[in-house]
Amino acid sequence: MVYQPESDEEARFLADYDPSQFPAVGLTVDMVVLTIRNGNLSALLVQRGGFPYRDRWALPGGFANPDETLDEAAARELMEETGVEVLPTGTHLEQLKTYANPGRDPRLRIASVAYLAFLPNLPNPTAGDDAQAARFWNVDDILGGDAGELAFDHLQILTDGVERARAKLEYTTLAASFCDEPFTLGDLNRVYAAVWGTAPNLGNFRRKVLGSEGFVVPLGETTPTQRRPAQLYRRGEALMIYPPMLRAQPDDEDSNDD
Amino acid sequence: MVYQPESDEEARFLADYDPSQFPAVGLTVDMVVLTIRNGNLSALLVQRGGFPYRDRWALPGGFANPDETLDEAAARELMEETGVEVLPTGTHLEQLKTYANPGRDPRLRIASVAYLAFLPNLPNPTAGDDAQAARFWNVDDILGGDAGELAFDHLQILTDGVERARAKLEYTTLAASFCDEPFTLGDLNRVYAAVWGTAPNLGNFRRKVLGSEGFVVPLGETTPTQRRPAQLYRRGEALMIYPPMLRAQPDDEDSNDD
DNA sequence: GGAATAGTGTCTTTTAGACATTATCAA
DNA sequence: TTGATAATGTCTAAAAGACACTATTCC
Repeated sequence: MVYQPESDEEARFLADYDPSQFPAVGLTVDMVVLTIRNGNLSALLVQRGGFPYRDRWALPGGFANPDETLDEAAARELMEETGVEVLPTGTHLEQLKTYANPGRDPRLRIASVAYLAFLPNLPNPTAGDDAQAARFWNVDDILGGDAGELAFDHLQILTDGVERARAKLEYTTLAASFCDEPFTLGDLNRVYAAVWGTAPNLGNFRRKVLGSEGFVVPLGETTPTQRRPAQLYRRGEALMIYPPMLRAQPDDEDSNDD
Repeated sequence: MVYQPESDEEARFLADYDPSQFPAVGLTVDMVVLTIRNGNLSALLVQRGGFPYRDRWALPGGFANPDETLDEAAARELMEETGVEVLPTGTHLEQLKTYANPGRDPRLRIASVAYLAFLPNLPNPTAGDDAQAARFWNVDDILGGDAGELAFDHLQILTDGVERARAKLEYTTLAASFCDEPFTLGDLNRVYAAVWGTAPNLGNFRRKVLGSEGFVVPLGETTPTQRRPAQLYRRGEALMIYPPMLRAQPDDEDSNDD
């Protein structure tokens, strides 16, 4: 999309335009990379190697290059941090929200565009350029303070990302993005259990998933065998679940019956 | 949130930090302001008075001030363009998505954070500083080309905003944000009709709305009278509708029966 | 009375929730 | 045989869809 000036006057205006009249703003991309490890919802954190917030754990991310889109920057960061290519696998990558409060970075004003990625289980990554260390953390452990205070407003971003993930499992087929293919319905059920914190009833869950056209596709094979062999599936074409998979509502705040 | 350096070394690092090492990026806020006019979903557009895209219709918006949050910038823009205060009324304002493709603005790289606002019907606003004119357009007319080609990627932003609005009417009580208080259930039904393009059955709609605790609160009064007087309501405290209000699904793409 | 909108009632179908039951493997 | 997970079936309750019917106003 190259802009064409519509007049000589406009061409002159654009040629003379001085971008430095604006206060400097930095444009970064931060990644909330979620996966399931050992039945727990987990997020990737890196330990910062430089100022500010040196040694703190933070979401992976970095500055967007001048010539790349935000989606490209996010895919590049994901590749750099995890070695995961976005396109071929079942990786889901979506823009989450932008965080730009004044003072959130002491260096200069930063607009951080947060992205949310859903990955199947991965080995812990090796530390990247800027980071001392990188590893997946149990999300509940992060919220419980085991990773210390996260850098910047990354705790808020992580919280928003987790909430988005919880909501999206209701009306989209994204839970399958957390599964390595092929997977069983038990695997898929455990994704819901990990993300929602409560396991859907397996019988009703099977009925719902198999009744949602295009959610999963049976492969006709079964697990190599461990307990009773399970049917194997791959992700289907459908993106949405309709009607949605309902999540039990939190009980009413005031139950006046004690 | 003022950052406290943890060492003299870090304090020196921050003091010496040169923001100009980064390519200039502009941070703007663009508003998708939706309302219902004459039963049609409508959006506010302004006609640009300066380069680039002079004379084209565009979403209202502008640069974020260095000392304000994005939410504040969005509220300020809304106030400047429509005179609407965000807090007191039922105005709903939420971040939509950020658009920052290289080249989307010929002056410099712009990260535009789009916001979505739902308003009750308003008089057409008076033109603001930068804009030659400002008015509400029927969204379908904009998509049909009546407003010409919108400036920048604003057609994409508008489309994304409308889709977000459609989705949110399903599981939130935001439809009531389009209504002046007090309103009737017929008014509320017409909001759904305008946004979804198809009117929910009024009988079932009443059952659903009145059965969703906290969606609307009856006032015990009725319309001054036109046809049969209607019960008046105000917005309730509830934010979500559970289970959601279901929207008829688009029919299957291939019906092999011709 | 007729047009128009408000409001109620009812029957059917779909879906969810709860849970019992059977199946198939390994140890 | 037992433990574990997979898979199916069944009954009930809740909700949606469709639509008929009555009510109240203005003309």
